[in-house]
Amino acid sequence: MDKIDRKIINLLQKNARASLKELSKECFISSPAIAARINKLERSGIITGYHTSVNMEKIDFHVKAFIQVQLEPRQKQEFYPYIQQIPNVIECNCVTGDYSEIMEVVFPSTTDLDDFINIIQQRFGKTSTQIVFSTSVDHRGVKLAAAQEISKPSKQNN
Amino acid sequence: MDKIDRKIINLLQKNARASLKELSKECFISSPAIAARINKLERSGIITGYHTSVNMEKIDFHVKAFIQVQLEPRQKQEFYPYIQQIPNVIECNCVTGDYSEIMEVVFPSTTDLDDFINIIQQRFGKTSTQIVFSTSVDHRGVKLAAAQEISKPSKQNN
DNA sequence: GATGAAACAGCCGAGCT
DNA sequence: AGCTCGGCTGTTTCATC
Repeated sequence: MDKIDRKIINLLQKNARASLKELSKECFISSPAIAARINKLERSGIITGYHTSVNMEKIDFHVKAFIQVQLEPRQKQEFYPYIQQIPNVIECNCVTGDYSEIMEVVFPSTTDLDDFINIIQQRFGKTSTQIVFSTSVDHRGVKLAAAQEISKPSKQNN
Repeated sequence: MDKIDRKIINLLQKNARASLKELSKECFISSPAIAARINKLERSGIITGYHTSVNMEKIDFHVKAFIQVQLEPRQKQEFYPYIQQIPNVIECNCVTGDYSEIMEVVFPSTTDLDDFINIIQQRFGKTSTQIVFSTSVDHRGVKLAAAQEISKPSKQNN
């Protein structure tokens, strides 16, 4: 993982459809060299995939929310397979604190969200829901190589 | 937005580097037709970008957490520009509930996370932090076209 | 939306540093 | 070992229907 690898990751995070040629121009090495490096990054599991982001509003998912769930430890084996196959759950994390799971979900309407919450409550346990008004930052997969490049991050203050 | 557009989005969400030819084979239309559709989807703002996802562990970001912040309404104009330029903040949402902001952050270590929380507390207000143990679902940008395809989602039960 | 031709990018092997 | 260069192959783009 040298400077060029980080540069490649950075560029691919900004535009995953960038051609090898564009990348080679930015990195000042030939395209076969870029291809070899990308291959290595994929094989070593550093690059895990290339995704397209979509404007949820425009495809009629108007409601985003965080749902936290109180789960008995033994319920996990039922909860995870269930939750993984609901496409509306875009992220689910096991966390510290009163609620053991925190999920990020997207639904066409608050009614759909409410239906889902009811199912979760009936099947698994207490929930706490926060509806999203607006998203000010969404850097998923973006900029993290940058974070590493600017020395080690953390306390840079504006 | 017809069935083919959704299919294209689905395929690009799974692999944003798929070639026009691959897409054309899957969708049973010619590659110029695919190119035109992708262009339209980009121009209409449905497709907002192509990103590469990276294994955070492997680039030494070992700690993921959710930080909630209590913010006075007037502090937002200071908070947003500040938060947007911290690369460790991968998502920040304004939400309903006791805490007005919920952020998802990644740091190399708990020490770095702690430093960051201290800055936030000093500059903005009360926080509540949940550290992530494990992530069972991470469908960011993935599968949502699917969610729409399977009729309207919500109460499909396993 | 399809087709075919031209431009372009990616791939593989040879030789270089 | 990793890089560059050249030629070949496959892909994208554009004009036309």
